[in-house]
Amino acid sequence: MKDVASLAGVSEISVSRVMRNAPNISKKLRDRVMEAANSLSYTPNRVAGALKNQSSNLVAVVLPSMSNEVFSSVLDGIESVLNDQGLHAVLGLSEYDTERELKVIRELLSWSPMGIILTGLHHQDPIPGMIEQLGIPVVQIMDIEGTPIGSAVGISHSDAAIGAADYLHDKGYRKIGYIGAWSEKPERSKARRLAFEARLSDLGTPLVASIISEERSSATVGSQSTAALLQQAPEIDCIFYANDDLALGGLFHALSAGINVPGELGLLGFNGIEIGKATPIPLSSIETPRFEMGREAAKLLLSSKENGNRIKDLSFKISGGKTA
Amino acid sequence: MKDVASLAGVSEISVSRVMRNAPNISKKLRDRVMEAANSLSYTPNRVAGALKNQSSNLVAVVLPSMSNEVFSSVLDGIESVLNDQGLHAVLGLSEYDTERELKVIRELLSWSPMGIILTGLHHQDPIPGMIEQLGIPVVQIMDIEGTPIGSAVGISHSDAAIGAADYLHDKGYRKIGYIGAWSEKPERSKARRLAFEARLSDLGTPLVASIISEERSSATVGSQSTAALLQQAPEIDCIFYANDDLALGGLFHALSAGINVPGELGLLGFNGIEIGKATPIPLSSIETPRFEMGREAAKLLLSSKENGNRIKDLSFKISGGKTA
DNA sequence: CATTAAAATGACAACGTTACCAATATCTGC
DNA sequence: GCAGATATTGGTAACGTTGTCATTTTAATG
Repeated sequence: MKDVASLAGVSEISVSRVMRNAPNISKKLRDRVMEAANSLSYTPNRVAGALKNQSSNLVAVVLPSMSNEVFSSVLDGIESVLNDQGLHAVLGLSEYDTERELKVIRELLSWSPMGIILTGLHHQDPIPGMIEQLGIPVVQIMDIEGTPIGSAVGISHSDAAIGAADYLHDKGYRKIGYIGAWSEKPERSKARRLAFEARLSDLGTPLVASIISEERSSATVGSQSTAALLQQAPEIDCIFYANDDLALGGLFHALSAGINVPGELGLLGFNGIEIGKATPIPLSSIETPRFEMGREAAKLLLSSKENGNRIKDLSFKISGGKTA
Repeated sequence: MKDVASLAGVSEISVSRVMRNAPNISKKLRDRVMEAANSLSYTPNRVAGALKNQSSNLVAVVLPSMSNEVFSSVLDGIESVLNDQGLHAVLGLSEYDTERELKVIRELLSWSPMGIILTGLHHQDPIPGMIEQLGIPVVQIMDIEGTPIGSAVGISHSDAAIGAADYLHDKGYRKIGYIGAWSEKPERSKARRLAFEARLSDLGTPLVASIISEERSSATVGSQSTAALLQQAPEIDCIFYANDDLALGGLFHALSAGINVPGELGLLGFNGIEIGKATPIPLSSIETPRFEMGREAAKLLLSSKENGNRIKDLSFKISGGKTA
């Protein structure tokens, strides 16, 4: 900055003001400084700026995993808002591990981010305090059932489960099964299953059987689990899946095994991923607004100074697929 | 830090040394400081540290998009290495736009990252200079055909195209078509198509027809394009796709239309995504090591101090699918 | 136990910005 | 043309660390 200042024949502070276009700068001076800055290809050092300001243009984003299209969509949504504002996401992955999550949050907070986005509402004791100490806005995503630290954007997973149960019941399915995976790692999926089971019981057609694989969700696991579940309980006429990867696997199994879908076996996924719309029989699914969730999270973060903390239910919808 | 120092009855610098476990600290002092730090729940301010050190624990990662499973896998691979080292990715998305990419790179560099990972080898004039000015390592991913700024990890897309052409030719296909999308946005895919076409010509069975949709790649677009291409050139006995989303769409179209795959129509995708392994007929595809690419990129970045710049060809393999 | 080497601790000045206040130039209205 | 207001510029001191060097303490040696 010193070099730019002396080349332009002005003080450093003026260079600073020009670079972040602060008010009350004459056009003459601005032009002179810009020219000098360009000729030296000077870029302001944000680290120094952040140190002085006690805040930065970074947003800490803590997600459980990147190998799940749900979270990459969410991140995409977040970035779509941040990038336009000249903000940047610093990423931390918890891998569904609370210890690790704490460590990651601590490290990210040490960068004085201007805000933080967390996944889920489960955050325990030291975390809310740490964030409050910095006085930055927090948005928690995915779930809205619980007590958020700050704002929250997501859907009600128990509502979604009830919606699924009612939908399948309305369609006439009476012997319903459930398939999950990865030991129900995102604990939201467990809550969803429990609400689903409870609703089915209320409807008088309790869950017939279920399989929760220990492996990570994938179409392959979905296919295998479906075969296994149908062997274990042949009377099943419909399966609700923890996510679309599993459901697609189920659909592929049915197609291969010549099982009539949705007549002989109904299939309902969760999330509504794009590929499910193109399968020979389009997958029925509970569509969740993942990209939108990211966008809203980022927007809430940016506006929380004026608007304070909010809870935003983005709600789901049941897709017009043909498998259930 | 001052508070911790006075609580522990030591100097600030000693606190600093304990926090980043520098050598030559007695156990007694370390314990005392740690206790004080914990009781005040003190976290070092990395911004200040980075300013002093002129380098941080951030790694700038510039990708074209997050709505493509290729890049989320790559990012996953990058994070899997970084997180273990206490490093963090700061993300920038170019949206396949060179202007935007330049802006993003500039902003990320102003954070004094300890390294930067870029996508592709196309980076023009100001960029190499800007990076060199900081003296930090660069790794470019996806492609290795060209002149990298620093290190590069990826595959040879022309080799992959040649491999695809040879494979299909060996299988007896003679009337081959091609389907791409999104105006061949990642320019690598165009290079790949051209190499594919050239090889087919050399083999004496030039490309029969192709469709490059302007829409973003998706199974839906793949399905539509496949129908359109077959109508346009019914003699086609095989289609090579720019990616697996498109190819899966093609497969779904074939399944719906009752086209015999791979007898009547062969299908070959690109990338080898997981879901293709579970379809009723497993998708044949050129498998690319996306996760591994991210891992290697991060590793190269970390080791480039000792090992200097390298070019790493991770190579592809043709999957054991059944659609071609 | 003196002497020297090594280990442990501390003081101070940066790192590159920007907030705060002071100083100067420019513009009003009468 | 002048006081007073306003717009524009500059000076100085932080922000919270850490590298360098100085100082103190501890250990090692004969």
